[in-house]
Amino acid sequence: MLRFGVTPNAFTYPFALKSCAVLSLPFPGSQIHCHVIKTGCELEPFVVTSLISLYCKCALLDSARKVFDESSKVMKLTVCYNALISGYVLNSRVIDAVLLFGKMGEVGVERNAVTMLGLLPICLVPGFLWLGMCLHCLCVKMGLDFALSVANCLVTMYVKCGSVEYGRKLFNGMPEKGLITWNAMISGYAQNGLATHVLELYKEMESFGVCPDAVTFVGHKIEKQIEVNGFDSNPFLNNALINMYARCGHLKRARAIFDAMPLKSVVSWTAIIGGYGMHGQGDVAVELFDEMIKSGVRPDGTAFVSVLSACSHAGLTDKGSDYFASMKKQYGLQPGPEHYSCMVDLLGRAGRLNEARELIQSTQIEPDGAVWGALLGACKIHRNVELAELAFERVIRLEPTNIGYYVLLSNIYSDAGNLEGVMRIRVMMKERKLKKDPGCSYVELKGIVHLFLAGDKSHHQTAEIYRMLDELENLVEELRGSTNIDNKSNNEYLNGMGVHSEKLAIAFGLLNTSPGTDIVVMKNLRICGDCHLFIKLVSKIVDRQFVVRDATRFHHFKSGLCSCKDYW
DNA sequence: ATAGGGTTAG
Repeated sequence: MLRFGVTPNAFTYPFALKSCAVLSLPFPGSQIHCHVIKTGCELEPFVVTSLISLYCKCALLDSARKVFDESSKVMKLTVCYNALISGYVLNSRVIDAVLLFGKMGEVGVERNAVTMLGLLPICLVPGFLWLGMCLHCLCVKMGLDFALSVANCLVTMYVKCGSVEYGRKLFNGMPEKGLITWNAMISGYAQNGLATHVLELYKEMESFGVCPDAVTFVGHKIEKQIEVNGFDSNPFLNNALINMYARCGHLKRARAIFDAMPLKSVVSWTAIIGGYGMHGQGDVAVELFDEMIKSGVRPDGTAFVSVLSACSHAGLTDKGSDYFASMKKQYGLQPGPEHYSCMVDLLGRAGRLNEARELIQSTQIEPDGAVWGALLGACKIHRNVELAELAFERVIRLEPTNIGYYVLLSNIYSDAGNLEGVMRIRVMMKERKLKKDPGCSYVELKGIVHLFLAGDKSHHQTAEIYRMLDELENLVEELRGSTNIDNKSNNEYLNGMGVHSEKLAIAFGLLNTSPGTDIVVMKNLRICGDCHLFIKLVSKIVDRQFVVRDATRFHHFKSGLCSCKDYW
């Protein structure tokens, strides 16, 4: 246009500027700014607003502010304020945003729904519930709380701040709901781990005749419907599907989806790497991580978490240490507590307990419960009572109600024959009114879920199941004697609670499936050493493969071996 | 004719 000698005017600039904003291109943007001044359009409200938005999107807040301040000669419109406020918010300059919002009130510029929408994302992180509620009150006063877009944002704010019930209340009270409203609430349940609520609300949405879009399916197991709806090329969905299939034990399907993706983002790589790590295939996880780097995708903090945890569970200690070092050196990433907990786990499993402890003490960042918890777990494996006591003392300061750590220390004492220690922990748990979650396992058979609790006798095949278990226990006992494996039950805490739920599920699976098929068992807690050994031996005796998914990962049992040594 | 905003992933 310029080459042709045609001069742009106030109508041209907003289009051009918006394109630069979308692409985050500050250089052509500032060139256009020069033209704006040359042609005397710098006071046109539409142009001013476009410029502010452009600079904000390129994180050049000072330039945006300059444009804003210089436009003060003309009447500043709500839209100018809105653009700059949202720019401040998106660049985490909360105070500037709030001050500007206040100034609107002083100067008497009208605030509208978009103003609130620009400001609300401040509160889309935990810890900002108080501010979010203030803004909600303001919206009510302004009569904007039922404007669909504002209400959508408020629902999101509540669920992201951990106040799901309040989000739902608001959701229920909305006279008009859009697709985004349903999606916001459904994903809110998903983010808070309320899977059954997700499915219920999804059904409700369908019954209301709301047609789902690509966003709705994130976190769902409805791949076919995704295809039918033509969303199978959506990267968000594919990333969620990779994660879902990996978590459900269908690693091959996860891999197929990953391989078919034309553009793999760091999220896609992280999902598949995490999947292999979860299944104990650390070698593949490491290969994929290196491949990712070769393909030019830059790892971020989460990608490192997935590869470090894969290394620790596969015993790749040196490899993991190298990655940890490269985080800072090559990628300038500051390791957070989540990385330190992986490293403590990695060193701890390898028996390098002192190094793990020194690593914790040497870090600048504040270790969280998981870091000390990893050390405690390593103490369990390597039977180090002294260090366990230290780790326990720290970990319960940070997570006083996490029952798992009490049980862990109690089992450490029990292994060491320290009954006094066991009693002390039990008293502690009683005093603090902490109760162990009941363990449960389930097997899915022809679309029906069969659930077992420890010592369960409610299943209609109970008699056969216990008969089968009796037989297996006898055979296992023989094998144990001949292989001279330490068969001491290390889950003393469970004594008196009857047969472990995973054993019941295994026996049920053997009774109801044909030879040659894998038996997949899901468990809510972590598998204990006793059951782990039991299942290992059973897999040898009956020549079947078992897959047990416990609270943290998958255990593939085959011919008396297991891919994963991570149990307690 | 032209400007500002909200939901979704590892």
